[in-house]
Amino acid sequence: MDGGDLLPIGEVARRAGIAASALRYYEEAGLIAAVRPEGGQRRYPRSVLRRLAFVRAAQNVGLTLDEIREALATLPEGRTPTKADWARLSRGWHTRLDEQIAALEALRDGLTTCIGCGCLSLRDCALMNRGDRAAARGPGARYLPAALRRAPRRGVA
Amino acid sequence: MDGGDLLPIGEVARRAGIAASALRYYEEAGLIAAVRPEGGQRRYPRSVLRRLAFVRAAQNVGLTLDEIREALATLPEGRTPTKADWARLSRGWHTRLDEQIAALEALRDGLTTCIGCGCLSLRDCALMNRGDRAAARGPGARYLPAALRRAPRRGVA
DNA sequence: GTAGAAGCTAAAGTGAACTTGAAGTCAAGG
DNA sequence: CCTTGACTTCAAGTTCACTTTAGCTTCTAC
Repeated sequence: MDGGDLLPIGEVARRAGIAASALRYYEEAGLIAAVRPEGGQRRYPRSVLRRLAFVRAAQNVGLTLDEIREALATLPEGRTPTKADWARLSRGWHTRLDEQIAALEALRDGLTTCIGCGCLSLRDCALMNRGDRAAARGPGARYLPAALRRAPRRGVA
Repeated sequence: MDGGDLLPIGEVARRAGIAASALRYYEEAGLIAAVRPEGGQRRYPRSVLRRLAFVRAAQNVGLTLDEIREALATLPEGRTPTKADWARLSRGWHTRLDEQIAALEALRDGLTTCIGCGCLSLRDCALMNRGDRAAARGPGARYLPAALRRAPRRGVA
């Protein structure tokens, strides 16, 4: 070997395609951890790359960092996660994606008839009353379509 | 009739299922307009409901308010938009939804093999390298999957 | 042994889509 | 006339997932 496989943050950033600032942010968010040898700079074991891969994939599935953190927390401490561990975590995504796809298909098909008929009526149209966006309380960004955000907690992974 | 069909903001909010504060925000954003008789309070024509229906539907499709505003701007001024006008605006959604669905299906199918094989490797895995999230410049929330955000400008509706 | 690249922290900024709060105005009923 | 509820504006707050900036320190290469 080339003498210890601990990677500096820049290397991880490059390999993972994630900005170093994001990696520090992920650490603060409890998604990843680093060892700090003398000098205080972060060194990551190679396994962080798989962890980051999981994070990235989970984001693509539409999970928030909070949800991802919770999912990662179920990994066994001490030992390096096995293939089976990762598979377990991501098993729920399939279902979630199926739901997302179904929601979009419903939207598309509803659209065809609804727009076709010109109704676009709030009360009657299934398209409008699908994800009741009005009921989403609290401020903040919400541009992820409601149809894709449903059931945020369903045994995450 | 019950004497003039101009609705106060609370009524519109209730009927559309959109908070009054959001309606004021939409006005500021140029999505809707109100008439202001003496007293200065907003009164909306009934047609605003259809306009809001369009806004809501467009949001469900994943458009930003900016894109929606641009789409609405292509409506004819002066006359009330016809069924054909609305249909024209929403024609592009079908394509967009098809694209979104295709992206999610690819994600799901990639997941099946990728998680199945346990690779989850950043470099090799199609799942990871799909929407190059790293390349999305600028700060701000980005939890709408990259695959669903592509091609923001394609002749909106 | 020193230049310069890379890393550090902490705090503030960003963008989208709103909400909330404060302080005042308007409209309808009794 | 007075109360009550709906409405007004304007400014500031909120969430999420980051980035940017400033001012240092550490590591690497020559």
